[in-house]
Amino acid sequence: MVTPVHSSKLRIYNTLSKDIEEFQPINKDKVGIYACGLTVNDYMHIGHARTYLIWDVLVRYLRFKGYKVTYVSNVTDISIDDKILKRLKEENISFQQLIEKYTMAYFEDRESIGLLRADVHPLATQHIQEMIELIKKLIEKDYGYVTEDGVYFNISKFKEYGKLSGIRSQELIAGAGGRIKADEYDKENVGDFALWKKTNTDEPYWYSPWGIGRPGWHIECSAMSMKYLGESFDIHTGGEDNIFPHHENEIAQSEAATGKRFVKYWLHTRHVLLGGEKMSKSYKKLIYLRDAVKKFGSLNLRLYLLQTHYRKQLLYDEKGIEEASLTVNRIKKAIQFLQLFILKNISSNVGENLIDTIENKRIEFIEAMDDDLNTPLAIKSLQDIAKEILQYIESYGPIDSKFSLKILEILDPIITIIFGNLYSREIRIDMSKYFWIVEKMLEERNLLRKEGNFEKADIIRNKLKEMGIEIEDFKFGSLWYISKIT
RNA sequence: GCCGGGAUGGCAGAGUGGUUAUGCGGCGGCCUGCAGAGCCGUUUCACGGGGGUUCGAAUCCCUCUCCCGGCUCCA
Repeated sequence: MVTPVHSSKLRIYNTLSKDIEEFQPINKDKVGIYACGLTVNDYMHIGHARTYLIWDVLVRYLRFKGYKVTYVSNVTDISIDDKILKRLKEENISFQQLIEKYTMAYFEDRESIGLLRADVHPLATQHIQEMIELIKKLIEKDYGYVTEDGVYFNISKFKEYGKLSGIRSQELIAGAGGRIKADEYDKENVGDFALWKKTNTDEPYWYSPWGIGRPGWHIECSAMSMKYLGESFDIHTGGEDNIFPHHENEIAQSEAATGKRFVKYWLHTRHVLLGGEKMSKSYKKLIYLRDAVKKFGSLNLRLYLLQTHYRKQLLYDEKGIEEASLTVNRIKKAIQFLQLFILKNISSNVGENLIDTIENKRIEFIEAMDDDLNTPLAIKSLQDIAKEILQYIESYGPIDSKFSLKILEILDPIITIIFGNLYSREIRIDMSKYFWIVEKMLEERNLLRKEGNFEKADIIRNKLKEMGIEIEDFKFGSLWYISKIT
């Protein structure tokens, strides 16, 4: 087994301090991470995918570094507004059916780009009681107050309000271009936000000490994250649009209730832009993940999304996804050629000095990841690795099976960080079941080539191509790899 | 208006004081039965404008211009 480099420390950008900090978990090697999940009233789009992808990489990387990670990501299945009510009519289904449909789609989509399942995916609707308890506590501590239409959080009581977003309450009131109409709600401060909203019975509702209704949006994340990770935990993530008001309000509620620091590191992704504008549901400017996966393939898409640093806006560009396929192919090839050498049980004694090169590139990879998850740079070292392997084979011939195995052992963990579950599914595929038949066909093809019967030789090559198998001819013979799983 | 992030070669995209990022594309060559892939070379100061600090700046400081995001349900 290859042991990860522990000497280097992960440095990450914390929105709270607006600075890159050395990552130091609250409890030695245990890490609690809460990733703000999807509101399941529509299919996941590319912007969501990018965000969940980088947290997937983060969790995998933390585990790679030896941390014991508890990964929690919620499913917001309470999202009711006029638009949703309209959709229910359009699709002629109940609220429950709509939520179920998109929750299932959400998990399918996550799986399609190789995302880990979180340790817990709590549903908001199953934690109403926890939310009510939290609201009760806030009322007891005088941070919450009850009005005609619900329960609100008084932001003027929480001195540190605004510490995450930099938006202070007075500015909120005066600023925001008067978009918030103070008299619309029965609130003490314009910036006060709902903990519980009273509703009519014609919308989905739950019982509470303050009458029937539904919880405010922010309370679910406070209640569920603290339930599964404790009152203080390490990492809380989301898209940049969550910074204000969502995460600001979460901090206020949680810290007001417990008197403790809620979260140590706040991490946020920047948006994916489409035609210069934010990809979002409300503007109808979006590309669904499932459509992009269908069009470009999950490996290419996953690599493409990680080829821009997560704190940089990503301008969605289809040409870029197509380009990513070249890197993907090269990696596939390098890995599968090594697998092939193992299957062939090559004992050439070739390849020992390649291991050092690979090991150095592995360290480069780790250094890049430690630097605030610099995936574009980490991917560059994967590109280098693939190139080194292929060049080496070209120059020195088949690599000894014991060295091939050693190299794969070094590479498996780091490539999996980038490609997630897709690595074993689409890159390091089990070649053994194809091995005998393909080798036999290659033997035949090479015989035909020697005879100069290229026409028949090409028929075999085309047949293999139809099976999703590509051939590469070297001086020492032909190698093959599975480019498409059929 | 307030808060935040940017501007790098034809394109995408790293790099924070001195050495080739990388990938794609273009051009020339090599390899190959062919194709693909690969390899080598090349694509003249790549670092938004101006000023400053320094022996030396894409990298630090000042200033200007432009772009983007958040401030409203949002990843």
